[in-house]
Amino acid sequence: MNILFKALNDATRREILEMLHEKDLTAGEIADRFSMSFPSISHHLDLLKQAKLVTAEKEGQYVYYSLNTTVVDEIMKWFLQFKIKKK
Amino acid sequence: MNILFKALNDATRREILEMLHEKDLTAGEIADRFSMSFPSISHHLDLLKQAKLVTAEKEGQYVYYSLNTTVVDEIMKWFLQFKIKKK
DNA sequence: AAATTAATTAGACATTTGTCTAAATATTTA
DNA sequence: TAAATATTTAGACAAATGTCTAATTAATTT
Repeated sequence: MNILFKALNDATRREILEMLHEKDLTAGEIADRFSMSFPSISHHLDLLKQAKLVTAEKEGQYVYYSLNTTVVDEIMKWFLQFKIKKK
Repeated sequence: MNILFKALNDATRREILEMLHEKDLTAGEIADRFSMSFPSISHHLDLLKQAKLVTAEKEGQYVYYSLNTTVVDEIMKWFLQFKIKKK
C-alpha cells in the first residue's frame, strides 16, 4: 500500500496514468508530452512500475508502457472500507 | 487533488483515518495509540485537516476529530476514470 | 563497424517531509 | 489565581524526493 500511495503522490505520475488510460505509449512518447528531462520521466515510470500501476514491455529499441487497472481495483477497495457504516 | 494524495502518502495518517472510521477521537486519544510524540501526531492531523479528510471540533479543552467521507467519494471518482473502457 | 536513436543508470543538489524537543496557548480544576 | 491538562506552534535536523546533466546500455540503420 505504501509504495502505491507514494507512486500516486506526484502530479506528473498521475498525468502519466491518465495518458496511458488513453493508449499505450513508449517512454519517449510520454517524455515528449512533458517539459521535463527524459531521465526524470524514466524515473517516474520506474516508480509507477514498482507500484505495479504500469507494466513495461520492450519492443525492439522501444519500451511500451501500459496501465494496470488491477492495482486500481485494489486501491479502490481500500477506500471502500470507509464507506461501510459503523454503528 | 495534490494535497489529498499528499495527505494519504503516510502510513500513520492512513492509520488515523482507519481509527476515525471506528469512532470520533480526541487528539490525545489518537496520539496515545502511537509511539510518537504529541506534536508529530498534531502535525499529521493538520495535514489530514488541510486535505479535508477529517474535521476538528473543539469541546472544552479537547479537540474531537472525525472522518469526512465526502472527500473519499471524490478520490474514488478519480480512480473510477481508469475503469472506463477506451476503444 | 560506426553512427544514430531509445531508454536507463549514476551522481549531484535543492526542496520537501517527518520527526523531535521546547515553548506557547487555551481550558479546567484545586 | 495557581497548577494541571490538552493541544498546537516554532524551530531544528536527518532522511526522502524530484529534478538535472553526464555517462551507459541496447537496438537499429547507414
